[in-house]
Amino acid sequence: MDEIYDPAAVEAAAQQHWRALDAYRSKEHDPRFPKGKFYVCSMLPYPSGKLHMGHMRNYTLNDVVYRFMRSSGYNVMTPMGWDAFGLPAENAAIDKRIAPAKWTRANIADMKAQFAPMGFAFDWSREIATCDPSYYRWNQWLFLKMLKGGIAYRKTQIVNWDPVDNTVLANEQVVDGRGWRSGVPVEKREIPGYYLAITRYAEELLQQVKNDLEGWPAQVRTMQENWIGRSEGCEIHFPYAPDTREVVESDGALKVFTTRADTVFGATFMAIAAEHPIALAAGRLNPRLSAFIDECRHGAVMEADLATQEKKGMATGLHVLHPFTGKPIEVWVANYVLMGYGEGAVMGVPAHDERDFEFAHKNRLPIVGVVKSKTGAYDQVREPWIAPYSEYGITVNSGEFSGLEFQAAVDAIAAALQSRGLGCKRIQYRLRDWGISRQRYWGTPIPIIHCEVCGAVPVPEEDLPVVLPEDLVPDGTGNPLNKDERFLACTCPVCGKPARRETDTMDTFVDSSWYYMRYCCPDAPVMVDERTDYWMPVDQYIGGIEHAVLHLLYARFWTKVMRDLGLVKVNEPFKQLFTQGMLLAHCYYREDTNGKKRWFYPAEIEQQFDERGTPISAVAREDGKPVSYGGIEKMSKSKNNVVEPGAFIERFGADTARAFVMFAGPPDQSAPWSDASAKGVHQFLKRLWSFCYDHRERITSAPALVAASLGGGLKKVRHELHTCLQQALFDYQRTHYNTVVSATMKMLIALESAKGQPEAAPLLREGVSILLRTLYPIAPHVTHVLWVQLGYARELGDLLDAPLPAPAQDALRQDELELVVQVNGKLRGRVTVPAGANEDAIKAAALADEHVRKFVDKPIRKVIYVPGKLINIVV
RNA sequence: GCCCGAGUGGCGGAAUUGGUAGACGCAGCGGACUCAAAAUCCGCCGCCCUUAAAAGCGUGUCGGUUCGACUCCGACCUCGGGCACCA
Repeated sequence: MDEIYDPAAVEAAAQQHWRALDAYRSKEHDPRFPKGKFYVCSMLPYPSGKLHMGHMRNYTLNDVVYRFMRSSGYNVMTPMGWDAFGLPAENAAIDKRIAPAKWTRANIADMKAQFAPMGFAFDWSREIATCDPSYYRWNQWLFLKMLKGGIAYRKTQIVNWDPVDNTVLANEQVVDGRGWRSGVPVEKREIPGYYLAITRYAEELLQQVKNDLEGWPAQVRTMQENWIGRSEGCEIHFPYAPDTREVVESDGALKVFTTRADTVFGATFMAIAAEHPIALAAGRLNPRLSAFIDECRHGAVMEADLATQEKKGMATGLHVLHPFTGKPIEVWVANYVLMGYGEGAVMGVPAHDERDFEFAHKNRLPIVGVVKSKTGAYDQVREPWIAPYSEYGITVNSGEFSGLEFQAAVDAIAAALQSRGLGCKRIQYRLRDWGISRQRYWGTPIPIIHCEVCGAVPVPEEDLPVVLPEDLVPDGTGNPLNKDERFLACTCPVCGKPARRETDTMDTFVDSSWYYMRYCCPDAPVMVDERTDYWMPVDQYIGGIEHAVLHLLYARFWTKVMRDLGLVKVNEPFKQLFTQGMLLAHCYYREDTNGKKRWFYPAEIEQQFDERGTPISAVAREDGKPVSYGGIEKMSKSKNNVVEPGAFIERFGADTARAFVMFAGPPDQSAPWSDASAKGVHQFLKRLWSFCYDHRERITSAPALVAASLGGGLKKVRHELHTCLQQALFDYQRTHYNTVVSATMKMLIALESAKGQPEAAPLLREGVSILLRTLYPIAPHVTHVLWVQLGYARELGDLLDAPLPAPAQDALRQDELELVVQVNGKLRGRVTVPAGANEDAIKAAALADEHVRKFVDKPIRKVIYVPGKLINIVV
């Protein structure tokens, strides 16, 4: 055994040992693990080329779960793969003139190499890259199944359009309402695309996230519930007035959905989206309105932009009729109403809706109060707006429906609407169908052929996969597939005439919606096979909180579609979910003359902080001139604020890196990266090594521990050890790994306090064996080597599968307890009592304490005793 | 704008969920060892008033519930994540 801890040598030896065992290859029904399977999976990384500390934290968590569950006796499987399609590869292509396929595969090789020194327990035999045809052919295959089942369908979608580069922009490529490369304001444009009908599953997705997913964090469940957004309300039809009938050249009615049917008599205007057929028809006759509709087309499609923009509207001059009074109501075009949501129209009730109130006020529209406050907050609505106006109350000025409470009014109005054929009760969801078409090259080709005669025809199953050519280089002016004759040219599978291939590719969320099922059977000649039935559901899924809604909702939906097609048996893919917080880092940029931002890597920057650690300024190393501060954000390639683990591992070793990212803070919380305190963790591992080295002979030759014969001092040390163990096991199970590291540090402190006593050897032997096994999932290399060197492996087997230590009840028991004495809730003293003392004796002891007596200067009203904790005397 | 989180010493954080606020570590200060430095080891370390002890004040802000609040309730401030084409 070496005297000095040498992480590089230790880690090489441990990894060699695991390689020789092929330790992480997992198989179904492995008889070595009678407790059954445990599938732990981390969200697969995008191969950006740089493995950063955020990845490290994520996959260390994954590895700790793997090792802890394997120590607990489970057949654990943990795979790894690559979310290999997507925008960054196209951006790299534009920048570096290199084909996305080449760039992506080189990055995968780089990142895999960067994983190696960390000692992660991945079963690499299950590796997947989503850009491989052997994977994405099943995206295409399932898409065709969905098309057949009506889950996939075609309709128009609204996208960000860059009028200079003539290309569709992703939301990320829109910066302050302008195209990121051209710098010109973006416009909305309608184009056709494919949708998946996730809304058909809205109710099941909602019910299960509410009631079944108990292993998920409450905040994620709430976010999904709110995202699905079920609301019960009424559909109301406002028949076209003669002027509208004339302009749109048809009979009909404007349909709206409302949760406040009780306020229908207060509707004083209707607001419709700029793309609504009535708006378009009215615009053809009215140049000013047409200009306004045009103006609404400016700007991006992001909800955050729409919600914060100034609310604007213009009258169409056309009318619809109130379903009960028959009075005409003017129709307005409003920029805050969206065609994609509901019916693209809302009824404006300014008296009882704050947004409608503002709109009416600004446009001098009438405000008619039709609800009276139940609590007496108001009788009549008048300016300014107060919150109670939107509360439920009693209907007034509502004809035959006056004098009703909210629910009674809604019921009566809905019934009346239904009998006239002008509406009904309806449940509406905020959730919208999932648009999967992307006008981009680097993704799964949508398996459709466009024929002039037969229209959009699905590619026959036997012709799958539709292979993406890998040698194209995008240049920022649209999808290069559109110019690639080899890809475009094909024949119609129905009529045999020459046809064109669809060039849109699928959203990359499709790739990540089912990869965790393919890991179970990566070589299957079908989408999934019986091995998937063995491993699914994922027992522990781990990933960033930023995926709380979209990815996790799509994956749940996709699983249900596969279930309904008989491909899998589970209803839900992820039994337990752990959402780890992100590592954040300061970011810095400079703007060029076009307003385009260049983001600096940390290594390119010299930072200055004030004494509180707040960044005050920074300069670029290249020219010594200041750069702008972009705040503290999640580590990501797009902001270049990534910290790579290479140098850290070289300096301290992988075990320090692993233990430090776990020790740095609670794993479910985001934290800014700093390695300032990494030294402490490294010193701990060094001290642990030295301790084992110094006492190696006592430990290996110690007789078995006889608890009853321990002296008072050693008994206390053993109590401390087992208390720490109990806490660590509890914290493992609730994923508080930061305090597991603390617990192992305390164990070492306890052992160090006992080492001087000659009769301590059996306790050292027990203590070190507990410490090593407790620390092992977090720092597996150093604990493995010490485990072998100190002879524990001969007795308890390889540390990979050695049983978890269990706290000894006799060690946890104490002869005496120290209790806190409070007077009126303030700490005033302490008393030490025998463990079995009764309540009256304890109270008497507390009152006898002289510090306590000083504060008991009034009659005692009450004495509260919390067993084992404290006594509170209320005077 | 809407939805979801977080805010505790100089810093990262702990407090088994209403019962001793500051565990464990970093930084800092003092000491031992050393010719010296590094490494290592020992001690101190929320604020305030003090020679000391004791008291008082302290968990973003303001208010409430309770014998007792970092923890529960209400309002607000700041920061982070998401908002459907970044992944």
